[in-house]
Amino acid sequence: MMLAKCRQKRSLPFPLTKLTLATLLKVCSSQPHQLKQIHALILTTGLSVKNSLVTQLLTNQVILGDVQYARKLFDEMHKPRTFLWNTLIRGYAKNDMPMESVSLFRNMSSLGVRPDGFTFPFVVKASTELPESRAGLAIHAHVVKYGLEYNAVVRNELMMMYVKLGDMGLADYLFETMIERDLVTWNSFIAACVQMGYASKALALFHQMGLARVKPDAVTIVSALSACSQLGCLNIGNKIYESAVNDGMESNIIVENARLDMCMKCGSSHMARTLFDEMHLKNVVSWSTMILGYAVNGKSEEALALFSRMQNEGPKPNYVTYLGVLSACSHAGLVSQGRAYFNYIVNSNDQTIQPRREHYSLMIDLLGRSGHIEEAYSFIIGMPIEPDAGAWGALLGGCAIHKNVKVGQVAADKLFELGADIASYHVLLSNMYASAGRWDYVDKVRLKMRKKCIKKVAAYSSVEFNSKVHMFCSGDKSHPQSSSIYQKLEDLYIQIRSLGYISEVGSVHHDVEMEEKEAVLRVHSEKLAAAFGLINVEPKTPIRVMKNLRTCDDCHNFFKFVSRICMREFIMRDKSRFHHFRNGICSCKDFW
DNA sequence: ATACAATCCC
Repeated sequence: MMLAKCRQKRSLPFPLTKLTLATLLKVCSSQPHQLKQIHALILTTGLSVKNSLVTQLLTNQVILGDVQYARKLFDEMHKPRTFLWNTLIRGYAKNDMPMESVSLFRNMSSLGVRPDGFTFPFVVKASTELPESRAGLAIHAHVVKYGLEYNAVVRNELMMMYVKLGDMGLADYLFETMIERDLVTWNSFIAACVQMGYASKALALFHQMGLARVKPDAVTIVSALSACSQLGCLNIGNKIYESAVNDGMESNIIVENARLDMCMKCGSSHMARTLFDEMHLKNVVSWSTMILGYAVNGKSEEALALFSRMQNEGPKPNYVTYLGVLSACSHAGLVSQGRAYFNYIVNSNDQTIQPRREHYSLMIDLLGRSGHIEEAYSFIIGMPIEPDAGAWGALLGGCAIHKNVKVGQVAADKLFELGADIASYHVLLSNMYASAGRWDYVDKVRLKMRKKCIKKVAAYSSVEFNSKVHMFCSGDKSHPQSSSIYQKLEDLYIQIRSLGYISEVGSVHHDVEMEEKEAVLRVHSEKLAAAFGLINVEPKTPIRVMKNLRTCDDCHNFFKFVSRICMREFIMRDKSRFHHFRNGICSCKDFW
């Protein structure tokens, strides 16, 4: 409409003024194709367009996401000022082009244009997304050079950068030496720690924040709950939530979703469901959280039932929802259902649910785990996207369970070709050979790991008690209650042996003597954690054990027996799923 | 004259 008027005006003897054009630009800022027409119009007027006008145009394009067009305008400009550099740097950063963002900053710097406090937040953030993540260190030097190290926002962004680089020392230093710490600073630090998996650090900061009398808001609570999800500490999480509500925090759907997730990741799907049913407002994240949560808790029927309810009365499922659906099928061995769901999303015209790498990996996991190794192999070969380490790793996992050395070796070769020298793959491979009795190959893998300095991730388990998370590693003797823990373990062994428990020495993948194997198994971290739980956790309440790696057959069996003789429910979370032990039976039905 | 940092499911 406006544009039509303008064209009309041009045919009359009234000249288009800069003011007209500027107004026009503001009005049309949400219509990209019209903006381009206006730009063409400007060119036909022959008006010497001032930077301010182009600035407006460029800013609009950046907001609309057409960075290429903005770049074109930018390149045509004569000596753009800092603001414009910033705008384009921001444009690249916001459009997931960190490389371009950083290199534009380098251009700017080499041309002698002085960056300001608005330049660095974008550049620093973009630098953390580069493959060469330490590029940010040089940018930090520039920050110092331009005297902006005490600029609150810039410093905040640098602090987060160091958390992402794993340099907590420097992150702490930047935090401690800030002139003032506001709520956003605390929230940024806590959130960055949670994102990088430093959950204990995040909770420590949350506590420290309370001591500093900074009142948390909903954002803080979401991060804190997220930390509790990681640690598996349900009681701490509930306390945090309740005290925030008592302190007048306005709850919102993100907080509620974080709470659902926390319940699920602590093994309390029932509590999650109660909260879910009470929520007035639910979005796709709420539903996906529930479906995925049910899946990892081994409640596939509930997951699929909720999914079908979602299709009838909930929001439109997205690709994450389907990860939950496939995961539910995978954990329950529902092969044909999994295939059907997968075919549905592949054949769907809906771009938003098209399968991604993770969906393919889940399908390979489903097929491999259920023993359809050949099908899993053809599936991976027929993938339209290049299979990544996740896909080959899933195949190797299936082969390790079903002792398929032939396909497993192919998967392992691919993994190493991809440069995926992750310890867990080597361990999987070595375990595969061990279970097939090929000790010669086990030794080869071991040797390779030693040569390449690949260290196994140390196993640990934790139990929450008395508002603390108690950690145990294998053979741990550092806990103050250590002697009673080992005594308890001794008692348990005597009791469960009388019921027929026998150490599954096959779980020890070293070629050593029997007694030695038993000794190794006896002090696995989850057993220590279980004994600790039995000593301390209030009687009749379930004992939650969280483990960072997968549990072994022997520990799985141990928990079954102990749940029976102690009349206690044990909830164990391992790296990929939950095991709910009750009266000698595990919810996973030994399928995992 | 114009602008910058923090939150949920993967």
